[in-house]
Amino acid sequence: MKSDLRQILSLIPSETFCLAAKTTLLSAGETATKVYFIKEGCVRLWYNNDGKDITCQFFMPGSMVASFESFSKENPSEFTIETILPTTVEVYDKKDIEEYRLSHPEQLDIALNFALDRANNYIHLFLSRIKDTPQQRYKDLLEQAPEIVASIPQHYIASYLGITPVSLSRIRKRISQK
Amino acid sequence: MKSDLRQILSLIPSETFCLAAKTTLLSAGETATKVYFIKEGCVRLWYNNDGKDITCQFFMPGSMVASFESFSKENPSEFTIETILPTTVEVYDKKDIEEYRLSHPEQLDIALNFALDRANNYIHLFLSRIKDTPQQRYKDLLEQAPEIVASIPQHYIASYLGITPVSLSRIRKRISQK
DNA sequence: CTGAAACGATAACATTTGTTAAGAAATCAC
DNA sequence: GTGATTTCTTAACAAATGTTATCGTTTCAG
Repeated sequence: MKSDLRQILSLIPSETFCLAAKTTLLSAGETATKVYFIKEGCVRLWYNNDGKDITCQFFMPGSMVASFESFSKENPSEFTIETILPTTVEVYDKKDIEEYRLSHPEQLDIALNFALDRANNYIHLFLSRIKDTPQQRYKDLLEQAPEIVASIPQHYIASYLGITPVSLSRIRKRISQK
Repeated sequence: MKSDLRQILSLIPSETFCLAAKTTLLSAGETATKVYFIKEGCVRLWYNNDGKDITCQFFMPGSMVASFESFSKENPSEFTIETILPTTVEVYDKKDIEEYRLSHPEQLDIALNFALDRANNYIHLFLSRIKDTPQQRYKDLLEQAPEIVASIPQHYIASYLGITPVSLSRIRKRISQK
């Protein structure tokens, strides 16, 4: 289904940009009108919790990122999206996506599937917080996405795991001592 | 939108059941084919984490519950749904819902909206875990849903908050001492 | 009604995490 | 290249939680 969407996107006009690290793609409070496909680099989606910056998700090459809830419901986004590394993205504009959708009404269910995938995605983010200790989650991240651990400053990873950088450093030490 | 859905449900056949406490509506591993509207009582959705039972959500009268992801995608459910208190539900069957949907294709976007709401729901479940301490989450629950705190055994609430019953008992003591 | 099970509070101790601070190393901006 | 910033580690102490166990109390099934 991800490839379905990718295939559809290929029929929609887009622009490609090369962005520096720490470039903001969408600020919290703005309403999303764009969807990004990551060709290279790394992007994170984060939440401002009373000044503390909490990374909710990392996006690596091959995936799409947007504040989909803001995009779909035309609400101000609760999240900020920014690059971590120098990143190349394809940018799709909402009006082009809408135009495509209107001319292909039979594919509304693709949007539905996509929304269901998003819901599923968040269920699993949520469950991973519930199920596992920070140490286990770090191990999982190491297994599932070593490239993230390798290429990204640790404080982003710590906030993703829900702990402080100090605690992450301790976990790393504990693991390396085995 | 919740009422939209409720209005639509009124056009779909349903059966009403009165169920004892601890009745299972859907077991993890089964594929959901039913949606429940709660008229009275209380239902929880829980996840089996290596034998440990983690309550993800409580559902009170007026809300609908199902393993929507399982229902939509026809996957085995990851969650179990069961009553906590004696509960009265209206049961809607998937084939009746599908029949309605097929005869009212203009309402596919209601399903889409519903899926988006679900995604939003889980985003906020997720965020509440990230943002707040268990103590703060307990206070929030007390404010937002005192009827849950009042009527449900504490170990369910503790697992919902992500802590042990012992720790919840300590939090309660700490709060009451102020 | 009665024995068994579930529930809730509490204690003691271990473990983990948060906080603050200091210092070394790597990276960045100019 | 050089000074400033960022990044990472480590230490010390405080605070919170987990674990295990005990002990009343309540609830439930028969």
